Amino acid sequence: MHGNDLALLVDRFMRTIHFGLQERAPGFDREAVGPGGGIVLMTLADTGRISLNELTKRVSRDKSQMTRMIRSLESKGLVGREASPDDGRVSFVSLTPKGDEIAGELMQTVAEVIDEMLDPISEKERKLLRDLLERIV
Amino acid sequence: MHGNDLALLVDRFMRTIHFGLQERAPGFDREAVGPGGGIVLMTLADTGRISLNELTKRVSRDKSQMTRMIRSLESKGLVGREASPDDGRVSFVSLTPKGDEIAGELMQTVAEVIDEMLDPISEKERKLLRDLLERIV
DNA sequence: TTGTTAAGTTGATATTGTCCACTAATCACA
DNA sequence: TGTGATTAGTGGACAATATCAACTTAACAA
Repeated sequence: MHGNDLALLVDRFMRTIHFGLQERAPGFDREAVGPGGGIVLMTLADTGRISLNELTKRVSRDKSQMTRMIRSLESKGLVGREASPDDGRVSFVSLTPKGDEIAGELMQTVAEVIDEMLDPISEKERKLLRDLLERIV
Repeated sequence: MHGNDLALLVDRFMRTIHFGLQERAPGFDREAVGPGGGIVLMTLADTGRISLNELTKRVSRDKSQMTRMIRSLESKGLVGREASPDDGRVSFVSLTPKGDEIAGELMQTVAEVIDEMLDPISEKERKLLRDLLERIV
């Protein structure tokens, strides 16, 4: 009976972040990586060097799209790739120093936006929210 | 310092729902309204008759896109519109009986998917999660 | 009135998502 | 060993969404 409203809430949550970020442009997103690129960079900052395949699963996107996204980020000098010595099929992706810098900027701005959004709930509740989401996904 | 990981979690949450729904196709989404259309229908089921403008804000989408979305749903006989008697600019949107039926189906499927996702957390925690999100957005 | 703002529409363009076919590398196993 | 089945990654074609600016009509404020 319930649950669908949760979907609507989460959708709005995501879009509110997005709008909050839009408002901060320009200055933000110097390298024009866009939302998709931003998520990839932030994920890489989180995981460190990781195979393209794992990255794809992690962000729940289509692998063909991930190929293109990584190529785009690579052309901007934000990520680097290297073949796995163990498995000739896999290639590892990681942030370059420049990519790390950009990821840091993005994360800070996102954190600011989210902090504003989280204003109506307390510190303990924020921790709780993060904890709940972590256990779910 | 924190907050950005929350963005990543929410993004994954949303995409996990999306994937879960994809798996249920076909059978699900008989009228091919897609994710965007689904959210609009479910929102309308929630709010009842509402102005296009308010609907746009509610789902945090661009108004031009909402125009097109509503037209598409209208052509499928899922929503109806009527001009406001008070204000010549606004037009109200509401679900048709058929739209209501489809919205019901969507909501049930979404609820099933989310129920599975919420498996790792307890009933009380689910309530809590919903409550937290409601206060935020 | 006249200037301003708000609701909705349209068009053009960019970005993302989806699906399918394909290559090359590993793997399972007879 | 070699043969068929899986897996990582790439590329192409196309659909769905997003973005942004210009425009129309109606309301509003002075």
